[in-house]
Amino acid sequence: MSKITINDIAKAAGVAKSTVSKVLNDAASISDETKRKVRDIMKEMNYTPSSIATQLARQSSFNVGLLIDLSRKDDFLNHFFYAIIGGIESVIGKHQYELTICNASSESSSQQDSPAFMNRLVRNGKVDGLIMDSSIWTAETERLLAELQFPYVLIGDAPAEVTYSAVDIDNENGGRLLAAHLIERGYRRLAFIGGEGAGEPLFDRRVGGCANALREHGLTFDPRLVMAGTANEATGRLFMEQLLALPAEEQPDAVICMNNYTAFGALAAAHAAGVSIPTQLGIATFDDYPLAPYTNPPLTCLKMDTFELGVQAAQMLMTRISEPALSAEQRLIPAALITRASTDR
Amino acid sequence: MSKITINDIAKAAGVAKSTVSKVLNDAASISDETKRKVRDIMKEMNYTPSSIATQLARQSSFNVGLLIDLSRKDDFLNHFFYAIIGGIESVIGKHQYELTICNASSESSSQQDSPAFMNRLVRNGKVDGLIMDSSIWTAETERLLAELQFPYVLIGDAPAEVTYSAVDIDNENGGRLLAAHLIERGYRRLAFIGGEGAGEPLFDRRVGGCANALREHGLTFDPRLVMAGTANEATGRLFMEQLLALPAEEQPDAVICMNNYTAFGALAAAHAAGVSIPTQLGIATFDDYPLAPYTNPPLTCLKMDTFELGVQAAQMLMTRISEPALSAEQRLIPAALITRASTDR
DNA sequence: CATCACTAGGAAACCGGTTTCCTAAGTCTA
DNA sequence: TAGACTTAGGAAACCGGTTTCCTAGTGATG
Repeated sequence: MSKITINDIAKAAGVAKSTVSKVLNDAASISDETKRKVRDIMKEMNYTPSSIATQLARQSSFNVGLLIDLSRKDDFLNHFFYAIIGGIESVIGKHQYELTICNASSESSSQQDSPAFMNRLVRNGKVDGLIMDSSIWTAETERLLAELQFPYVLIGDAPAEVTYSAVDIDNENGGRLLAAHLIERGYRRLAFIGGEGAGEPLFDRRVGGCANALREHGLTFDPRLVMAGTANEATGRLFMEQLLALPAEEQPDAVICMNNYTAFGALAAAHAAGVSIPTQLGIATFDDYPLAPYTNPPLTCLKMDTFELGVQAAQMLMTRISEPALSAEQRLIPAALITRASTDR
Repeated sequence: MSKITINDIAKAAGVAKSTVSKVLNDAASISDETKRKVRDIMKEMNYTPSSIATQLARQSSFNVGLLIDLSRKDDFLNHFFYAIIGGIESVIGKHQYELTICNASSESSSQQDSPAFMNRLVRNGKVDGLIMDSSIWTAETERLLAELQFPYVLIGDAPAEVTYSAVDIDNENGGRLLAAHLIERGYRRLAFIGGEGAGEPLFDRRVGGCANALREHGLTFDPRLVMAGTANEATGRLFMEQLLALPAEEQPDAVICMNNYTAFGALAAAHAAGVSIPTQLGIATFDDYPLAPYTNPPLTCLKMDTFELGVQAAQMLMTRISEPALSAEQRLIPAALITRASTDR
């Protein structure tokens, strides 16, 4: 028993295949009686239309692609992206779209020739739209996609004059929230740990947000307390040691960390030095990894709603697919402050 | 300028479309000269064949589906699955397949009628094969897939008499490794914390593996020290408190935790009680979350190579797709013991 | 009763490839 | 040089839907 097709149904129902197709699409020109009859036969024969044939006829794949760097094995970004996937799926599923995930390691995309996914996914019609991590972005990629007028949405930091759609976490306001919280709790001399440093958009946004909050309260960062470096545990530990080695009056009374790794390192170094948290020193951090609530003391975090990020990216993409004429749009997803004991004084 | 098709190329090259198709597939019956000529024109006209048309003609989607429960937002399983995705992609990409991710929340699959993905993905031909998390599995699903002779591979624990392909982490041997390590370090009275309890396959495998190692060294679990409960931080904390409340001679000298959450809880409770780790008490745990190396002391972990899990699952699926006649196969991925300070005595 | 508008449904072209089958020309052999 | 065999490439059917266009039949209207 090979696969049942629309022709088998047409034959069994004694109607034309075009009629069956119209029943499938609930066309108005088919009588209720015929519809019922044909549908009964479909059910009886256990028929499911081939989506590939539909795709060819409709000239649409009903697929969207997600382009991310899957080659990072144990990166802390993993659970971030996993939630994004869930968010995307929850939106496109309602539109009968499926999600195709494609690896695009940021290194391998050689600048000169077009990246592999352009043929594998875009030009051959495997997907109708693309959501891509901004780390994949290159000027060449943008040029190619624009030339094809292909709908896409970027996730993450977008260049200043964007001509395309993009969603990101509101890191600037996130930094503001963290700093404002610390100030409100009475901390006055804030330090910042981690990140590539000025020039890195993420760093600039986050530090900038903190600085804004400080300014609004008549304070500023002591530049020596803003310490840039790869945002990992070792860095957090090292920088915290350096901060604690400063003369007492120059030491910060609170630290904002670039992510939970740096926060773990900072926390460990503070413990090792016998500094009491949150009394002597407050620690707050961007991101909220699953284990962050269980440190000692639990860490005050800025939680990124990455599921929502996926939701919004998918919504924007679906809009661009259905209405290509609309102009590009940028959105920021607010981050939420989760106050815990590490700043509770 | 609408999309270039095979007909355009045929016209431009002055050959039949069948010839162009043969060039695309590098057929032997086409002369090198013709191939070169046609390929030049393809390049010149910037032609990419429509994969949807190919799919229809070849009766194959060149897609595999991954069915997981995406509705769990912040679950600790997230980074687990993310790595699996990467592993799968790395294999199927080489076969020119793409990966379609589909949400199948384990709750929503009502027992009676066939789950949504059967129509959305399988019967309509959107994918040629399926990798699914074992939590999605139901007898009904298996029946339907078997009836269609549809290739699929399960990830995670498989029932005893499996008739289908499955891959899992070798939890039994993992438990053995953890327990053997503790014994080797001189710990003698082991406890186990977390898991749903006897009957849950994961629990049985892990505890069973530990028990085997004990037996091999002439030891056994004191049944009162095997404590089942939802594997989270609160449970780890509570059970550790209970263990430490036992009379001194009944207390364990080492604890094996079901996952990093329980380990965090256990660690916190031990600290709170002033127990010194690893001297008085050893702590080892299944799983190795990104932050586990940075606890105080760093946790001895059993690292699951979930990327490899994805790789093997994908390999098995590709084999089943290309050679459906082969019989089902089960594989176990070895887990790796990472010794850190929490058991270093 | 003749004409018209409207309705339900059918025939055929189409989407863009693949595959089978066939033929004309060239090569080999006797 | 005739007949058999090989080879390169073309024509057409096919994959399974969708869509356009057309027609037969019905009811309404003057």
